[in-house]
Amino acid sequence: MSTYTPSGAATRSGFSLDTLRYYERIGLLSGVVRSSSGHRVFTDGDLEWLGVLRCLRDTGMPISDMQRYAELARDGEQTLTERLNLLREHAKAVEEHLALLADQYRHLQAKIGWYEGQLP
Amino acid sequence: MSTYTPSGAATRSGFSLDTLRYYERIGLLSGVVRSSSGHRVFTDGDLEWLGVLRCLRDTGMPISDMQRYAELARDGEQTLTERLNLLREHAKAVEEHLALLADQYRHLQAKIGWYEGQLP
DNA sequence: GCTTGACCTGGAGCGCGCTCCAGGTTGAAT
DNA sequence: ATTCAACCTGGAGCGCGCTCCAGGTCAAGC
Repeated sequence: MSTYTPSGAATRSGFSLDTLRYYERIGLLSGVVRSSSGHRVFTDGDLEWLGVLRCLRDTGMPISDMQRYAELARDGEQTLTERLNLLREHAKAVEEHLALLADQYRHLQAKIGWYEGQLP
Repeated sequence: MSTYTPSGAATRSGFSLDTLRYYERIGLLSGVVRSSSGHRVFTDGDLEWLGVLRCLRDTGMPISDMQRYAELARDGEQTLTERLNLLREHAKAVEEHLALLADQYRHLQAKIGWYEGQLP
């Protein structure tokens, strides 16, 4: 199990340093170890968790929901069902968003096709 | 060719009244006719244009790009090629976004599957 | 030993895309 | 004639998700 510097964690997670600090402040990221000098030391476990956050963020979950999920995750096994429900609801929202996006993408392509038909 | 009240246009376009006014202010929506009393009168043409804006907005185009597109559209036929380029670039961005979203959606489903495996 | 760059904290600021408000006018229905 | 909902304008305010800043500490390389 390796450890990572703040900037290393930023690079690997794809979040900026400021975002990592922000996530810790608001409780999305807890239990990050500190060195004797107070510097953060990220573990593989932290990076794995950041991967989860990235998935949720990239699929458009609001931060308030991520906070709820993080809180449940901290509370251990008895919250499994609730976490599952939360993810299922989110997945449903993502499906709807994907459907809308795909639909509007088709309109966009149609528009592009129309423009192509107008050219010399 | 019909006309529509502001609230009618809001309902049909799916934008709020405030958003319609805002779009007009920032130049996304121009040439909206006014009644003698100063009230906006929307036409089918306006609603069609709002449909285009909705497509662009829902696919995540930034307002500054929509403003550019609106400006080009106002300038008539000689901007066809430039408008086409703009839409093509945007379509590329949408494709990338869709790909990312689909990818993260798979991760989400995998996570959900994992949770389901943990339950009684 | 000194430099230099990475890191720390708390708090302010920002860009986006609306959304709301005050204060006033208009017009369809009773 | 009166009511009252819908509309108008200019401008302020907001929620989100960061991002930046000041002022200071720390540590690895020369």
